[in-house]
Amino acid sequence: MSSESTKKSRKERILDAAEELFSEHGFDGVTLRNITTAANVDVALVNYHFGPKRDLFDAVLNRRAEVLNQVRSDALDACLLNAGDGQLTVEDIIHAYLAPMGEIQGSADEGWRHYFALIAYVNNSPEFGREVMSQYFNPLVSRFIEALRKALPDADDEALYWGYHYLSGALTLTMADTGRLDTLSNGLAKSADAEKGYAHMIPFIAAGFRAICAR
Amino acid sequence: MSSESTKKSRKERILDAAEELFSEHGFDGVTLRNITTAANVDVALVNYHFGPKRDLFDAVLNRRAEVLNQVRSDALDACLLNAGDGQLTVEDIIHAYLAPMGEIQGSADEGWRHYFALIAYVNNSPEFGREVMSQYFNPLVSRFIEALRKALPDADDEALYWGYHYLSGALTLTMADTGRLDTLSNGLAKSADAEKGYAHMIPFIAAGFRAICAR
DNA sequence: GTCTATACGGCGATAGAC
DNA sequence: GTCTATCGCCGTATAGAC
Repeated sequence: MSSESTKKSRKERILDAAEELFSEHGFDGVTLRNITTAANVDVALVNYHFGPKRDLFDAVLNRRAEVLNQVRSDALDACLLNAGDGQLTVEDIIHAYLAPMGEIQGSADEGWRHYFALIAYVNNSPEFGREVMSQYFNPLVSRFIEALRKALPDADDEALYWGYHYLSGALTLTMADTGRLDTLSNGLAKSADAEKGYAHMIPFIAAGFRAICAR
Repeated sequence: MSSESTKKSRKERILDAAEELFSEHGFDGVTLRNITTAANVDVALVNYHFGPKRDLFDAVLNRRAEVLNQVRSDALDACLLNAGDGQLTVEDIIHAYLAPMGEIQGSADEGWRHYFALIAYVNNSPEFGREVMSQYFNPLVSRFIEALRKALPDADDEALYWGYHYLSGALTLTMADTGRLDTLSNGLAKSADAEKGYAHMIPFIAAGFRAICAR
């Protein structure tokens, strides 16, 4: 009946507000008072539930990382199962890697969109880019690279990692949804158009991998 | 004889320190006291030379943007002149776009490396990504997209802009040099290896453009 | 256990005196 | 150009109410 905000626990409201604000202004651009005001709770409640500010940041990152990894791992499993003993194509693997992201970003869920923008910030940050991204996502990424290695048997391993690096950059800028593309293209391409953003990304990235991983 | 720091004006020392610190911690992660302490000048000198903090940030961005745009614009001119009436290839254009970046990032210049990391931060930031990137770089980018349009006459214009978007993401993550690639690949690929990072990026991105811009 | 009110020491950007 | 003062907000700790 009433809006969901009244149903959510205060702890969840803190996580939601922190997710949104961190994604917009970065770790240092947000104060605990900004967060607790938005969540409509007392300042001291953050410390009670999460400890210091950095631990709240980690809790925000962790909350959806587990869900995301499960969904994408399942997509890879299905892709591998579907190929069976037959041909496993680069396109199929990249599709399994990106399509779940596109579906989530194209959905109406504000929380996920904030989370994606936060990951974009983290991935490009010298402070968090190495440690945080590795901690939450390297196991999944390694599985995908292993699949690519099978689909591209002639690939040089180092080129494969660089290919993933370009994919990671293209993906996280898409997740950031800054609106710059709209300005650049005079409104022709819209960075909020997740469907097109991911639909083009799949063949673009697959072709890139082929180009640098062929014999 | 003595180190260059003594020769530089206080104003330049402030810009150098701000460039380094902003690139490492973002706009909000740095205080004017951090900057002036690093530059060995009084706190109030920032306000005297640049006005408020945000104006210092813009001055840092602007200082090298003009140099960068000139170098890359020249590279595009040379590329177009070289093609003449003959075939203008996607690879040549992407090479002209990326090679100057690779040379600078591979050089020993610390200042430029800090600047590049700062651009990576800005490009993925919801606060600055649209406005700042557009302000400094859209004219140059539009020239490159125009060249790509000639090399890919069957291209859908919207796909062309999305292709640039992926290029932009891949490039700025490379510029960020976060070290995550080292961790992911167990040291096999090194994100500080600008030569390899750009050498692979050129064929990767060119193939991507072809894939989504063919008839 | 959950949560609130309040307090503390420290440091922030900036303006105005010099 | 430099120094200092101002005022407000910062993260966090704690004591105690429900």
